[in-house]
Amino acid sequence: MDSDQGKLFVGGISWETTEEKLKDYFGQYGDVYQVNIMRDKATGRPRGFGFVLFSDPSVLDRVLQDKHTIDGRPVEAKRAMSREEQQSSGRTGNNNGGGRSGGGGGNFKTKKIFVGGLPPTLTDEGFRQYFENYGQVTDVVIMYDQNTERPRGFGFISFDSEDAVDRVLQNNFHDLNGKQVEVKRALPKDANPGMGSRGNGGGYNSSGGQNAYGNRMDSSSYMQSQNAGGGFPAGYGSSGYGAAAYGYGPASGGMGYGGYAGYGGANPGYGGPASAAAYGNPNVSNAQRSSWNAQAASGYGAAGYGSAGPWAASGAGSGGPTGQSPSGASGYGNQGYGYGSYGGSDGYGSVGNRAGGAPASNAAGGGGEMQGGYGDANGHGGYGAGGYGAQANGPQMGYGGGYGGARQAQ
DNA sequence: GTTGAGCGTT
Repeated sequence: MDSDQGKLFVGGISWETTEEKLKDYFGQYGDVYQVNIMRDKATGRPRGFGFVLFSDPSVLDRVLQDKHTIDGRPVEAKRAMSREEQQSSGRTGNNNGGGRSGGGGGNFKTKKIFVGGLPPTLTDEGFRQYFENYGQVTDVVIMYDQNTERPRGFGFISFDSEDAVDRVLQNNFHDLNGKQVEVKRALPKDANPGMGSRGNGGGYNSSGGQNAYGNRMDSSSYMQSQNAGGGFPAGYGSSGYGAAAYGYGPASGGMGYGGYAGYGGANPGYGGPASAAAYGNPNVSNAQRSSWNAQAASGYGAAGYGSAGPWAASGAGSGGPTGQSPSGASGYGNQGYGYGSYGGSDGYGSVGNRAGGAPASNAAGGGGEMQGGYGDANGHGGYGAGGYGAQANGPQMGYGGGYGGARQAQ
């Protein structure tokens, strides 16, 4: 989003180059708001790159046109990209100049804001008072180290309305009595449905779950900005275990594509933690999710999965974007699901994945591969996944249901 | 030596 707008990445800098030096140097182009030179946490040695944030984002354009030599080293100055952007190859190379239109307010509307860089002296009062200028503050939290009780330098502020949050986030930095703090949407700490507790009942591959989880974490920050960028947040699915794969749709111009996912692994039909609900939205808590209602957005495909055990339906839940619940179901088995389109144009959701090993007992056929959905481009249609798993003799067959629904073509 | 870092409570 705009968060990195006006932020310059400077690579290949000398180890001798200090922040002051960088600031001085780039200060010729415009007012430098902040400079960071990244260092190895352990050794403290500079890693050879840093970031320069300009007060006026447009300055960046001029900076990018020149080549730069600092402390005798030719350095490379580029527009900074957030981690998310980096990994998703989907970065649309053409958003020059910050002209990124899509960003906007992002689709996530969390009413909680993470505030970093708090001065140690800041009190809850001061914190609250400042933010009250933006709207009704419902909660204020400044974090302290549990042992030392020293301020950890960050906190959270919750608002009553999303609008207030949006207003606050219009600027990445805020000035609290002369100190600068940085604001970001708070990451939902509990954003992780799946895994949890019962996740392992079935045990068998819990560890896999962990990994998956781990990945997701990375991407959680991912999401944070992703929101920003593209419009459509990544969906992910949580799965209770197993593989969690997920796709998401980047948004650039109009095509989403669905990711897809996972694999299922041979899941013996048992065991599964039913817990995992599939859902598209990353923000998990109900509260947060509710905010989506207004937003239409995404279609998403729900889970395909393999066989339906008794569990199948259970997870469920998950409210859909517009309140209707999209099949929620999560089966499990494998989970993979794709995600879909949105926005109207073509996305297609997909779901890859193969159904996993057929559970012995019920599903005979065992998984076929699922194929995914696709979407059609008529405005309405995203179609989600349709996987279906096995057909079976069993009474219940898996059929997954995704569905897609991209509502809101526009 | 070229893309960071912080995320909690009721």
